[in-house]
Amino acid sequence: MGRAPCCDKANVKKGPWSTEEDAKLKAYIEKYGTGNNWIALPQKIGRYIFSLSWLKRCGKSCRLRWLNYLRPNIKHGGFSEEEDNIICSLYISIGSRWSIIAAQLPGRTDNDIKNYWNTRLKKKLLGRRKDSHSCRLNHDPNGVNAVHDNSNSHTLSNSAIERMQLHMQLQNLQDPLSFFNNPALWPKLHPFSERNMIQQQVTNTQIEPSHNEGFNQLPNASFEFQPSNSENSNPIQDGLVNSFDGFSSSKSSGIPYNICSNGIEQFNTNFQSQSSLQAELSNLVYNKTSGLVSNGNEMTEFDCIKEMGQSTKESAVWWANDFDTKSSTSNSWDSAYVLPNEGMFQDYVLAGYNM
DNA sequence: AAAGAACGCAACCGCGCTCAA
DNA sequence: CTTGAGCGCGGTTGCGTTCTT
Repeated sequence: MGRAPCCDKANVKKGPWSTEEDAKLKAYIEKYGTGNNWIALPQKIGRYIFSLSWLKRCGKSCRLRWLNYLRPNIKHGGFSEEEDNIICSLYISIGSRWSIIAAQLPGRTDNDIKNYWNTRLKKKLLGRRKDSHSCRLNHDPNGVNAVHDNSNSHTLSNSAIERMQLHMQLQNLQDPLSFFNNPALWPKLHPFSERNMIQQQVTNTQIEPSHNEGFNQLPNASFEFQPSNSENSNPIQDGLVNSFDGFSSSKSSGIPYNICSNGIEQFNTNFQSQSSLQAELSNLVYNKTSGLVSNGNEMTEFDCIKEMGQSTKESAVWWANDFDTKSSTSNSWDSAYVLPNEGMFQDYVLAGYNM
């Protein structure tokens, strides 16, 4: 049983907004606000304007138009280098949480940032890769690579690997091995983690780091929770200093675990999908690199992985594991208030990468 | 100059979450 | 507790514009 449509699809207009429609929407919202009900807004606007035909737009469409275009203080285009840095660093850290990223850039919308990233910034940072994605999928349609035709899983992998690759490039790493063997080079994921929660997770997962080969590569900070300087402490900065707190992951008895800031509950909920992710990434790393194409000096996806030794591959699998899978929604992160202090965060961002 | 390819961006779609009834 | 309406988000699409051959 499908969900009931939010509006009468047959009687709403689609496509680009006219100036007149914009004016109606803007005038109404500026005077009365949204009324906390976007769905009913078009009809209200009709009554407000005393027009026989109200705004023939879906409420969701009105919301989108207002938030992305008509809302005051919206900036379009002309992203500064500082903004580029913030977007890039946050993308590496949290992935495509555009709303969270947008919350750090006043006047920018998630849609704008998403478009900017997909069309320009990604190419600028990673170099142009002419459709390497479709190349991979088409290269071996009946063979092992055909398994990639699972949109959900390969999207996750691409996201994770893209972030790896991006981070490596930003660190100017020529040699993938140097990246995977040196924890100091790994990115700062989950900078906002809460150490107590993580500590509890560590306890619950009953990990014995000293018995775990892969784990030895992790910084000690993952398990040594020093009390922060309470007077000057700042939760974000603390999180940044011990950035691996919220990122640590390894294997215990062959079972991968993943520590994140979302708590044990989410960890448990996500365990299955995390495992499948690990399996999928393992497949990519161990078995399914034959269809990849190197592209001159540019590092094509997976190039960095396919030449790795065994232990390094494990690290790659560990690293590439998306800490927050599709099964964990954006609400787990709860957008803007996660990062209450913009200035502090920019400190991190600007210190992290210079592009 | 023309045609096709690539790009950029506004808008749509569908899904998961929240919350009130 | 269940259900459904509304919200918010990320992914995707469609189309106008620009670039390349």
